[in-house]
Parts: sequence; structure tokens; C-alpha cells
Amino acid sequence: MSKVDRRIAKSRVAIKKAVTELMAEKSFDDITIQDIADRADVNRGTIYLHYTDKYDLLDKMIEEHIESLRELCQSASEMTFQEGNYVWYEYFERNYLFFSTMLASKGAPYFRSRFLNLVVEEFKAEGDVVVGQNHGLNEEVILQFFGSAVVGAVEWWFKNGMPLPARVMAEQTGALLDRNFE
Amino acid sequence: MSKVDRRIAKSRVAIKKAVTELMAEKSFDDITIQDIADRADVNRGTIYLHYTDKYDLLDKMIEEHIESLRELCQSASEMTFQEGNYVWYEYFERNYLFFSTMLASKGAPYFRSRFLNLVVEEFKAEGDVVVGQNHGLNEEVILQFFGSAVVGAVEWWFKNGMPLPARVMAEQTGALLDRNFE
DNA sequence: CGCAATTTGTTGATTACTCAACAAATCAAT
DNA sequence: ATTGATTTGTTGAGTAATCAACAAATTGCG
Repeated sequence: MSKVDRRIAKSRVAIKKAVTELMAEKSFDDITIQDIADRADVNRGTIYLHYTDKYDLLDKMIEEHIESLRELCQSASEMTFQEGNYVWYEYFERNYLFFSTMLASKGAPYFRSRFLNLVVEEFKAEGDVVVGQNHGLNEEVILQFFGSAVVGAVEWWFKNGMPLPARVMAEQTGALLDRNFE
Repeated sequence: MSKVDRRIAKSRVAIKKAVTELMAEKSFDDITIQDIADRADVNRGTIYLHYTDKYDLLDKMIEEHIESLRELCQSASEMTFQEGNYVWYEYFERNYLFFSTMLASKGAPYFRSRFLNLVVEEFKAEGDVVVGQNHGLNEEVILQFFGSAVVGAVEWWFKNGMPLPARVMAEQTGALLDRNFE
């Protein structure tokens, strides 16, 4: 993993930050490349050096966040549901502007399905979910059921302005999961 | 005044911001060029493209702030002392990190004299100060007296953590000046 | 619809920045 | 004072970003 040129890193950070900010102000479709360039304090052409268009840019941003969440999962594999959830919620909090706009009513529905998919995959990676009281149930049903639950809780949290501390959200959703996996 | 290249502007802003931040953390002499480069997220060589050394850098920063204050004076020439002072104090507040470290005990004494000089000059530009009750007094004495007074008030304000709102400082020093110039 | 205005995506020439490497200067500490 | 380590200031080759200009596509409005 050779270091990327400092200029590249700075440009990308600035551009992504600009998009996140602008999405909090107007619908993604109403954002022009020029808007992004202005906000990022970067030449319009620079954006095309890194992304083919604004959809590619948003995709890459989504992919990056999903990947970060996945990595957090790896490093948190030995934790309880509560601890692991907290790591995620901390990440949500640090990037609240992105997540709250992505999960807001008008947010990209693509992101939601991408997110749900991640949660399900990570449940699978966690080990067998057909344990204890879950015997006799279909694995995919369990995965989709609790995956949606986790995503839904996060959605509710953001749509309502994060009314509870991250710690509490992590503890409570953690407890709800524990209760259902033996 | 043709626009400067965006990259130049960004580098200079980042470098100056870095210096200001670092000065709040350690003595200017203890700050290395590498420190500045790291903080500014800029290659060390880039600093030398804009400044000959860190003293030149600090000088230019000081000169810039003095110049900004002078320009604020021009555009505030039709204001009362109170209004004009407020414009200055607002500027101080926006750049409190710079001013408070520059005026702190260990701050560059050069800046203080540069600042005093500016105040005196601007008093002169304001018109004749030997008016009213000041008849019979030496002009230079008046200028140095009230110049020091203004600078001293600002110094006190910063050294004590800006205990009063900018508005109040502006009003009170303004009133004190009004009282003494007829 | 049809036109004007905006936005897009691309181009090429130029410039600023990066990075690694260097010798010289300065610092620190025995 | 001598050594060793850090910091300085400079170099050159390579790369990314800038800017202006362009045609093509898209938008929006009367």
C-alpha cells in the first residue's frame, strides 16, 4: 500500500467533503459538478481526474463507507454485539452528515440496500445464526429479519435527529440481538 | 490584481493556519519547518517556494494582519470611534488564535510595536488630534499616549481570555477615546 | 415545440506541488 | 570540544492541478 500522493489525497477528501455538505443542502440531482468544485475549492477539471461523473463519485463514496464499516467489523470480531455496535455507531456519528442525508427520505435508496447487504453479510461472517431458539427457522429469513432490524434502527436514529446517544443505541440494539442469538 | 492560482492560495492559507495553530502550542522558536509542513499537510519544500524561512513567514503573516486592520480603518473612516473599534474587535475575534499568541507574554515583541505603530498612524490619518482640551499638548505625546492605551486594552483583553464581549470592549474604549478628543 | 442558457466532459499548455536525496548548518549532550 | 542527530535549505525529475477554451449534451422557459 504505497502512499498516495498528498495532492491526490487532499483533492479527494475535499471533493467528497463538498458532496456530503451539498447533499445536506439540496437534492443530489440538483448538485452540479461546478457546485462541487466551488465548494471543494478545486478546479472543475480536477473532479474528472478522479471520477467519471457525479454518480461515479457518489458510488465511490458509498463504497468507501461500506468498506470502512466492514473493516470495523473485522477488527471488532471478538467483541460482544454491544461493543461491536458501538464501534459502528461511533462511525455513524463521526460521519453523521453523510449517513443522515443518505438515509433521509430522499436519500439514495441504493445506499440503503447496499447497507442492508453489508449487515447481512457480516451476520453470516459472524458464524451460524441458526442457533438456540432459532432452530427450525430458515437462515435467510433470520438474516433478512435482523438485518432489516439493525438498518431500521439506524434509519430511525438519523431521521429523528439522533435523539439518543450512540452509546445507548449500541447497547439497546446489542441487547436485542443478544436475546435472539441464544 | 489578477487572481492568484488556486493552488498558491490554498498552500499559503494552510501554511499560515498551521503556524497560528502551532504558536498556540509552543514557542515560535521551537517550531520547525517540518512541524509546519506536517500540520499544513504540505511538502516541506512547498514552504520554501513561498517564504525564505520561518521568520520571513511570520513577518509576512504579521504584515498581512496589520494591512487588514489598516484596510478596515479605511472602510470605517466615516464611523464613530465605537463603531470603528467594533470592526477591529470583530477582526480580533475572528483571528483570536493569532492575536492572543502574538500578544501573549512570550509573543513576538516585534508585533506589538508594529501594532502600536499602526494605531498611531491611523490616529494621525483621522485628522488633527490637538483639539479641544488637547490644546497646548505635544502631538506626539498625545498619539503615543492614546496609541498605547488602545494597544494595552487589546493586550489585556487577550491575556485574560477575552472576558468581555467584543461589542463591550469596542464601546468602552470608544467612549474613552471620544471623551478625549473633544 | 424551439431557442437560450447552462452544464457537461474533454483538451492542451502551463504551473505548482511532491518526493527523495543531498550537503551544510545547527543543536544536544556527554 | 567531538560526536551524532536533527534541521535546514536546495536540487531535479516526475506528477497532479490549474486555467481557458471547446463542442456536445441537457435543462428550462416562453
